[in-house]
Amino acid sequence: MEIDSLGAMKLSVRGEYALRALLVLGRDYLEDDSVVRIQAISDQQHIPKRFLEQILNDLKSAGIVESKRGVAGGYRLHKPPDRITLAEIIRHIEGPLAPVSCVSEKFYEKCSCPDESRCAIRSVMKEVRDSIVKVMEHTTLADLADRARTLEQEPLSASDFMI
Amino acid sequence: MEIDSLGAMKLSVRGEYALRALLVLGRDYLEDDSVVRIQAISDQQHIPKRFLEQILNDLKSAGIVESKRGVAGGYRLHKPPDRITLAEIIRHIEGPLAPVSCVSEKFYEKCSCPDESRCAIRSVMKEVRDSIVKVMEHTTLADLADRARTLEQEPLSASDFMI
DNA sequence: AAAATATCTATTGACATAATAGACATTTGA
DNA sequence: TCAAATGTCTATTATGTCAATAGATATTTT
Repeated sequence: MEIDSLGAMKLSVRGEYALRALLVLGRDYLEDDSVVRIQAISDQQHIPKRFLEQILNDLKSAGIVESKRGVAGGYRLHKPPDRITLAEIIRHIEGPLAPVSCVSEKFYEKCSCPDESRCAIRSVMKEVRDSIVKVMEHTTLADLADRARTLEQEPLSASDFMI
Repeated sequence: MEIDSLGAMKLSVRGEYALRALLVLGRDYLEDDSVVRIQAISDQQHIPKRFLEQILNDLKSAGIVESKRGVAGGYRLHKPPDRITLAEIIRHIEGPLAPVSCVSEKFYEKCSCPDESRCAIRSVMKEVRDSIVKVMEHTTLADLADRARTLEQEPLSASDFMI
Protein backbone atom coordinates (compact mmCIF):
# COMPACT_ATOMS: atom_id res chain seq x y z
CA MET A 1 0.00 0.00 0.00
CA GLU A 2 0.96 3.63 -0.49
CA ILE A 3 2.36 5.81 2.26
CA ASP A 4 -0.95 7.61 2.61
CA SER A 5 -3.47 5.15 4.08
CA LEU A 6 -6.11 7.79 4.51
CA GLY A 7 -8.98 5.46 3.94
CA ALA A 8 -11.60 4.61 1.44
CA MET A 9 -15.04 5.04 2.84
CA LYS A 10 -14.12 7.61 5.38
CA LEU A 11 -15.82 10.49 7.03
CA SER A 12 -13.86 13.74 6.94
CA VAL A 13 -12.77 15.40 10.16
CA ARG A 14 -15.33 18.08 9.43
CA GLY A 15 -18.10 15.49 9.39
CA GLU A 16 -16.84 13.90 12.56
CA TYR A 17 -16.77 17.27 14.32
CA ALA A 18 -20.30 17.97 13.14
CA LEU A 19 -21.55 14.73 14.64
CA ARG A 20 -19.73 15.34 17.90
CA ALA A 21 -21.08 18.85 18.21
CA LEU A 22 -24.61 17.74 17.42
CA LEU A 23 -24.37 14.95 19.94
CA VAL A 24 -23.70 17.60 22.59
CA LEU A 25 -26.66 19.64 21.46
CA GLY A 26 -28.79 16.51 21.36
CA ARG A 27 -27.91 15.59 24.92
CA ASP A 28 -28.52 19.09 26.22
CA TYR A 29 -31.69 19.60 24.21
CA LEU A 30 -34.65 21.06 26.11
CA GLU A 31 -38.05 22.21 24.93
CA ASP A 32 -37.36 25.77 26.09
CA ASP A 33 -34.97 27.85 24.07
CA SER A 34 -31.77 27.24 25.98
CA VAL A 35 -28.61 27.37 23.93
CA VAL A 36 -25.09 25.97 24.22
CA ARG A 37 -22.08 28.17 23.58
CA ILE A 38 -19.57 27.30 20.87
CA GLN A 39 -16.83 27.58 23.43
CA ALA A 40 -18.48 24.96 25.62
CA ILE A 41 -18.76 22.51 22.75
CA SER A 42 -15.24 23.27 21.66
CA ASP A 43 -13.85 22.64 25.14
CA GLN A 44 -15.84 19.52 25.77
CA GLN A 45 -15.12 17.87 22.43
CA HIS A 46 -11.64 19.23 21.70
CA ILE A 47 -12.73 20.87 18.47
CA PRO A 48 -10.90 24.02 17.22
CA LYS A 49 -13.31 26.81 17.97
CA ARG A 50 -13.02 28.79 14.76
CA PHE A 51 -13.43 25.67 12.70
CA LEU A 52 -16.44 24.67 14.73
CA GLU A 53 -18.01 28.06 14.00
CA GLN A 54 -17.97 27.31 10.31
CA ILE A 55 -19.40 23.88 10.78
CA LEU A 56 -22.24 25.08 12.99
CA ASN A 57 -22.96 27.88 10.58
CA ASP A 58 -23.17 25.34 7.83
CA LEU A 59 -25.51 23.18 9.88
CA LYS A 60 -27.64 26.23 10.46
CA SER A 61 -28.10 26.78 6.76
CA ALA A 62 -29.23 23.17 6.57
CA GLY A 63 -31.94 23.86 9.13
CA ILE A 64 -30.40 21.43 11.58
CA VAL A 65 -29.40 23.96 14.25
CA GLU A 66 -30.42 27.49 15.11
CA SER A 67 -28.47 30.20 16.87
CA LYS A 68 -28.94 33.03 19.29
CA ARG A 69 -26.55 35.95 19.23
CA GLY A 70 -25.23 38.16 21.94
CA VAL A 71 -23.76 37.66 25.32
CA ALA A 72 -26.09 34.83 26.24
CA GLY A 73 -25.96 33.41 22.74
CA GLY A 74 -25.18 29.96 21.45
CA TYR A 75 -26.60 27.11 19.43
CA ARG A 76 -29.45 24.65 19.80
CA LEU A 77 -31.10 22.07 17.61
CA HIS A 78 -33.68 23.49 15.26
CA LYS A 79 -35.90 20.41 15.63
CA PRO A 80 -36.17 17.70 18.28
CA PRO A 81 -33.26 15.25 18.27
CA ASP A 82 -35.51 12.34 17.40
CA ARG A 83 -36.26 14.01 14.09
CA ILE A 84 -32.65 14.46 12.98
CA THR A 85 -31.00 11.44 11.38
CA LEU A 86 -27.29 10.87 10.90
CA ALA A 87 -27.96 10.47 7.18
CA GLU A 88 -29.38 13.99 7.00
CA ILE A 89 -26.37 15.46 8.78
CA ILE A 90 -23.71 13.66 6.80
CA ARG A 91 -25.40 14.20 3.48
CA HIS A 92 -25.40 17.91 4.16
CA ILE A 93 -21.83 18.15 5.37
CA GLU A 94 -20.19 15.69 3.03
CA GLY A 95 -22.49 14.73 0.22
CA PRO A 96 -23.35 11.22 -0.95
CA LEU A 97 -23.37 8.31 1.45
CA ALA A 98 -22.77 5.93 -1.46
CA PRO A 99 -19.26 4.56 -2.09
CA VAL A 100 -19.55 5.49 -5.78
CA SER A 101 -21.74 8.26 -7.16
CA CYS A 102 -23.33 6.00 -9.75
CA VAL A 103 -25.26 4.25 -6.97
CA SER A 104 -26.21 7.39 -5.09
CA GLU A 105 -29.88 8.17 -4.71
CA LYS A 106 -29.51 11.81 -3.82
CA PHE A 107 -26.33 12.67 -5.71
CA TYR A 108 -26.34 10.40 -8.74
CA GLU A 109 -23.57 10.87 -11.30
CA LYS A 110 -22.76 8.77 -14.31
CA CYS A 111 -19.55 6.82 -14.07
CA SER A 112 -16.97 6.01 -16.70
CA CYS A 113 -17.50 2.27 -16.93
CA PRO A 114 -18.48 0.78 -20.29
CA ASP A 115 -22.06 -0.18 -19.38
CA GLU A 116 -23.36 1.14 -16.13
CA SER A 117 -26.65 -0.69 -16.27
CA ARG A 118 -24.84 -4.01 -16.39
CA CYS A 119 -21.91 -3.20 -14.14
CA ALA A 120 -21.21 -5.90 -11.59
CA ILE A 121 -19.23 -3.57 -9.37
CA ARG A 122 -22.09 -1.14 -9.32
CA SER A 123 -24.44 -3.87 -8.23
CA VAL A 124 -22.21 -4.76 -5.28
CA MET A 125 -21.77 -1.11 -4.38
CA LYS A 126 -25.53 -0.78 -4.29
CA GLU A 127 -25.56 -3.39 -1.55
CA VAL A 128 -22.90 -1.49 0.35
CA ARG A 129 -24.76 1.76 -0.07
CA ASP A 130 -28.00 0.23 1.16
CA SER A 131 -26.39 -1.16 4.26
CA ILE A 132 -24.74 2.16 5.09
CA VAL A 133 -27.93 4.09 4.50
CA LYS A 134 -29.96 1.65 6.55
CA VAL A 135 -27.92 2.44 9.67
CA MET A 136 -27.60 6.16 8.99
CA GLU A 137 -31.26 6.81 8.18
CA HIS A 138 -32.39 4.78 11.11
CA THR A 139 -30.21 6.43 13.73
CA THR A 140 -31.28 9.82 15.12
CA LEU A 141 -29.55 12.26 17.43
CA ALA A 142 -31.94 11.08 20.14
CA ASP A 143 -30.72 7.51 19.65
CA LEU A 144 -27.17 8.76 19.84
CA ALA A 145 -27.85 10.67 23.05
CA ASP A 146 -29.53 7.61 24.60
CA ARG A 147 -26.61 5.49 23.64
CA ALA A 148 -24.20 8.00 25.14
CA ARG A 149 -26.10 7.98 28.42
CA THR A 150 -26.08 4.21 28.52
CA LEU A 151 -22.38 4.01 27.74
CA GLU A 152 -21.54 6.45 30.49
CA GLN A 153 -23.22 4.32 33.09
CA GLU A 154 -21.51 1.15 32.00
CA PRO A 155 -18.20 0.12 33.49
CA LEU A 156 -15.30 0.02 31.09
CA SER A 157 -15.08 -3.37 29.44
CA ALA A 158 -11.76 -4.72 28.32
CA SER A 159 -13.09 -5.54 24.88
CA ASP A 160 -13.57 -1.84 24.26
CA PHE A 161 -9.88 -1.16 24.14
CA MET A 162 -9.10 -2.87 20.87
CA ILE A 163 -11.70 -3.91 18.42
CA MET B 1 -23.94 22.06 1.60
CA GLU B 2 -20.61 23.34 0.36
CA ILE B 3 -19.77 23.67 -3.30
CA ASP B 4 -17.70 20.53 -3.20
CA SER B 5 -20.05 17.55 -2.75
CA LEU B 6 -17.27 15.04 -3.15
CA GLY B 7 -18.76 12.54 -0.82
CA ALA B 8 -18.26 11.07 2.58
CA MET B 9 -17.80 7.36 2.41
CA LYS B 10 -16.46 7.26 -1.07
CA LEU B 11 -14.09 5.08 -2.98
CA SER B 12 -11.38 7.00 -4.83
CA VAL B 13 -11.13 6.79 -8.60
CA ARG B 14 -7.98 4.76 -8.07
CA GLY B 15 -9.91 2.19 -6.10
CA GLU B 16 -12.67 2.08 -8.66
CA TYR B 17 -10.16 1.53 -11.46
CA ALA B 18 -8.52 -1.24 -9.48
CA LEU B 19 -11.82 -3.06 -9.11
CA ARG B 20 -12.68 -2.61 -12.77
CA ALA B 21 -9.28 -3.90 -13.89
CA LEU B 22 -9.47 -6.87 -11.56
CA LEU B 23 -12.95 -7.69 -12.75
CA VAL B 24 -11.51 -8.02 -16.26
CA LEU B 25 -8.72 -10.27 -15.00
CA GLY B 26 -11.25 -12.27 -13.02
CA ARG B 27 -13.45 -12.84 -16.02
CA ASP B 28 -10.55 -13.84 -18.24
CA TYR B 29 -8.87 -15.97 -15.60
CA LEU B 30 -7.67 -19.38 -16.74
CA GLU B 31 -5.62 -22.04 -14.97
CA ASP B 32 -2.83 -21.79 -17.54
CA ASP B 33 -0.60 -18.75 -17.41
CA SER B 34 -2.34 -16.57 -19.95
CA VAL B 35 -2.05 -12.84 -19.35
CA VAL B 36 -4.02 -9.75 -20.30
CA ARG B 37 -2.27 -6.67 -21.63
CA ILE B 38 -2.61 -3.34 -19.86
CA GLN B 39 -3.66 -1.80 -23.13
CA ALA B 40 -6.55 -4.23 -23.44
CA ILE B 41 -7.82 -3.43 -19.96
CA SER B 42 -7.34 0.25 -20.54
CA ASP B 43 -9.33 0.16 -23.78
CA GLN B 44 -12.10 -1.99 -22.45
CA GLN B 45 -12.61 -0.06 -19.22
CA HIS B 46 -11.69 3.45 -20.32
CA ILE B 47 -8.91 3.74 -17.79
CA PRO B 48 -5.88 5.99 -18.54
CA LYS B 49 -3.14 3.55 -19.38
CA ARG B 50 -0.27 5.11 -17.46
CA PHE B 51 -2.41 5.47 -14.38
CA LEU B 52 -3.51 1.87 -14.70
CA GLU B 53 0.15 0.81 -14.79
CA GLN B 54 0.68 2.27 -11.36
CA ILE B 55 -2.40 0.65 -9.98
CA LEU B 56 -1.55 -2.80 -11.34
CA ASN B 57 1.98 -2.46 -10.08
CA ASP B 58 0.59 -1.64 -6.67
CA LEU B 59 -1.71 -4.66 -6.82
CA LYS B 60 1.29 -6.76 -7.72
CA SER B 61 3.12 -5.75 -4.57
CA ALA B 62 0.03 -6.81 -2.68
CA GLY B 63 0.24 -10.29 -4.20
CA ILE B 64 -3.09 -9.86 -5.92
CA VAL B 65 -1.82 -9.91 -9.50
CA GLU B 66 1.34 -11.08 -11.20
CA SER B 67 2.94 -9.89 -14.40
CA LYS B 68 4.82 -11.19 -17.36
CA ARG B 69 7.18 -8.91 -19.24
CA GLY B 70 8.14 -8.75 -22.87
CA VAL B 71 6.28 -8.73 -26.09
CA ALA B 72 3.69 -11.28 -24.97
CA GLY B 73 3.54 -9.78 -21.51
CA GLY B 74 0.65 -8.65 -19.39
CA TYR B 75 -1.11 -9.25 -16.09
CA ARG B 76 -3.04 -12.06 -14.50
CA LEU B 77 -4.43 -12.82 -11.07
CA HIS B 78 -1.89 -14.25 -8.69
CA LYS B 79 -4.50 -16.52 -7.09
CA PRO B 80 -7.86 -17.86 -8.23
CA PRO B 81 -10.63 -15.23 -8.32
CA ASP B 82 -12.65 -17.03 -5.68
CA ARG B 83 -9.83 -16.41 -3.23
CA ILE B 84 -9.66 -12.65 -3.71
CA THR B 85 -12.17 -10.57 -1.78
CA LEU B 86 -13.14 -6.98 -2.44
CA ALA B 87 -12.13 -6.17 1.12
CA GLU B 88 -8.59 -7.32 0.46
CA ILE B 89 -8.34 -5.21 -2.68
CA ILE B 90 -9.75 -2.03 -1.25
CA ARG B 91 -7.83 -2.30 1.98
CA HIS B 92 -4.64 -2.47 0.01
CA ILE B 93 -5.41 0.34 -2.39
CA GLU B 94 -7.14 2.72 -0.02
CA GLY B 95 -6.69 1.66 3.54
CA PRO B 96 -9.39 1.25 6.18
CA LEU B 97 -12.91 0.25 5.23
CA ALA B 98 -14.18 1.87 8.41
CA PRO B 99 -15.77 5.33 8.26
CA VAL B 100 -13.60 6.48 11.17
CA SER B 101 -10.21 5.03 12.04
CA CYS B 102 -11.11 4.53 15.68
CA VAL B 103 -13.38 1.64 14.64
CA SER B 104 -10.99 0.10 12.17
CA GLU B 105 -9.82 -3.44 12.81
CA LYS B 106 -6.82 -3.38 10.51
CA PHE B 107 -5.88 0.30 10.69
CA TYR B 108 -6.92 1.41 14.15
CA GLU B 109 -6.04 4.95 15.19
CA LYS B 110 -7.03 6.81 18.30
CA CYS B 111 -9.45 9.66 17.74
CA SER B 112 -9.70 13.04 19.43
CA CYS B 113 -12.97 12.55 21.25
CA PRO B 114 -13.00 12.89 25.03
CA ASP B 115 -13.64 9.24 25.85
CA GLU B 116 -13.34 6.81 23.00
CA SER B 117 -14.45 3.78 24.97
CA ARG B 118 -17.77 5.43 25.73
CA CYS B 119 -18.29 7.32 22.49
CA ALA B 120 -21.78 6.94 21.10
CA ILE B 121 -20.73 7.98 17.62
CA ARG B 122 -18.06 5.36 17.61
CA SER B 123 -20.56 2.71 18.55
CA VAL B 124 -22.78 3.63 15.60
CA MET B 125 -19.81 3.77 13.27
CA LYS B 126 -18.92 0.28 14.37
CA GLU B 127 -22.27 -0.85 13.03
CA VAL B 128 -21.62 0.91 9.76
CA ARG B 129 -18.18 -0.60 9.52
CA ASP B 130 -19.50 -4.08 10.18
CA SER B 131 -22.11 -3.80 7.49
CA ILE B 132 -19.61 -2.55 4.95
CA VAL B 133 -17.10 -5.23 5.82
CA LYS B 134 -19.74 -7.93 5.71
CA VAL B 135 -20.41 -7.24 2.04
CA MET B 136 -16.79 -6.63 1.09
CA GLU B 137 -15.33 -9.66 2.82
CA HIS B 138 -18.01 -11.89 1.46
CA THR B 139 -17.73 -10.86 -2.17
CA THR B 140 -14.91 -12.30 -4.25
CA LEU B 141 -13.72 -11.55 -7.76
CA ALA B 142 -15.35 -14.82 -8.80
CA ASP B 143 -18.69 -13.58 -7.47
CA LEU B 144 -18.17 -10.36 -9.33
CA ALA B 145 -17.41 -12.18 -12.56
CA ASP B 146 -20.49 -14.38 -12.15
CA ARG B 147 -22.59 -11.37 -11.54
CA ALA B 148 -21.20 -9.68 -14.62
CA ARG B 149 -22.01 -12.70 -16.76
CA THR B 150 -25.55 -12.78 -15.42
CA LEU B 151 -26.08 -9.07 -15.96
CA GLU B 152 -24.89 -9.32 -19.54
CA GLN B 153 -27.47 -11.93 -20.37
CA GLU B 154 -30.32 -9.99 -18.83
CA PRO B 155 -32.33 -7.53 -20.85
CA LEU B 156 -32.04 -3.93 -19.77
CA SER B 157 -34.62 -3.16 -17.15
CA ALA B 158 -36.03 0.32 -16.82
CA SER B 159 -35.38 0.38 -13.09
CA ASP B 160 -31.69 0.28 -13.78
CA PHE B 161 -31.65 3.74 -15.24
CA MET B 162 -32.25 5.70 -12.09
CA ILE B 163 -31.95 4.25 -8.66
C1' DA C 1 18.68 -6.61 -33.28
C1' DA C 2 14.05 -4.83 -33.11
C1' DA C 3 9.63 -4.45 -31.29
C1' DA C 4 6.44 -4.73 -27.74
C1' DT C 5 5.69 -4.95 -23.46
C1' DA C 6 6.18 -4.10 -18.23
C1' DT C 7 8.81 -1.31 -14.43
C1' DC C 8 10.39 2.40 -11.84
C1' DT C 9 10.84 7.09 -10.24
C1' DA C 10 9.70 11.68 -10.38
C1' DT C 11 6.83 15.43 -11.10
C1' DT C 12 2.81 18.15 -11.87
C1' DG C 13 -1.76 20.59 -11.64
C1' DA C 14 -5.88 20.70 -9.55
C1' DC C 15 -8.42 20.51 -5.77
C1' DA C 16 -10.15 19.85 -1.09
C1' DT C 17 -9.41 19.91 3.54
C1' DA C 18 -8.54 21.84 7.90
C1' DA C 19 -7.48 25.66 10.04
C1' DT C 20 -6.64 30.60 10.83
C1' DA C 21 -7.60 35.57 10.72
C1' DG C 22 -9.89 39.86 10.84
C1' DA C 23 -13.67 42.77 10.62
C1' DC C 24 -18.50 43.04 11.72
C1' DA C 25 -23.27 42.47 13.93
C1' DT C 26 -26.16 41.48 17.77
C1' DT C 27 -27.61 41.04 22.39
C1' DT C 28 -27.31 41.53 27.31
C1' DG C 29 -26.65 43.87 31.42
C1' DA C 30 -23.95 47.02 34.23
C1' DT D 1 -25.77 54.12 26.79
C1' DC D 2 -21.71 51.69 26.47
C1' DA D 3 -18.85 47.69 27.01
C1' DA D 4 -18.33 42.94 26.86
C1' DA D 5 -19.44 38.58 25.14
C1' DT D 6 -21.10 36.22 21.85
C1' DG D 7 -22.31 34.71 16.90
C1' DT D 8 -21.58 36.00 11.47
C1' DC D 9 -19.31 36.56 7.41
C1' DT D 10 -15.63 36.56 4.05
C1' DA D 11 -10.88 35.69 2.88
C1' DT D 12 -6.88 33.40 3.04
C1' DT D 13 -3.36 29.92 3.89
C1' DA D 14 -0.77 25.61 4.62
C1' DT D 15 -0.93 21.13 3.78
C1' DG D 16 -1.79 17.04 1.55
C1' DT D 17 -3.83 13.89 -1.65
C1' DC D 18 -5.51 12.54 -5.95
C1' DA D 19 -5.25 11.74 -10.60
C1' DA D 20 -2.58 12.01 -14.26
C1' DT D 21 1.58 12.58 -17.03
C1' DA D 22 6.38 11.89 -18.45
C1' DG D 23 10.70 9.85 -19.35
C1' DA D 24 14.01 6.52 -18.93
C1' DT D 25 14.85 1.54 -18.20
C1' DA D 26 14.45 -3.57 -18.15
C1' DT D 27 12.69 -7.76 -20.05
C1' DT D 28 11.04 -11.00 -23.32
C1' DT D 29 9.85 -12.76 -27.81
C1' DT D 30 10.38 -13.07 -32.67
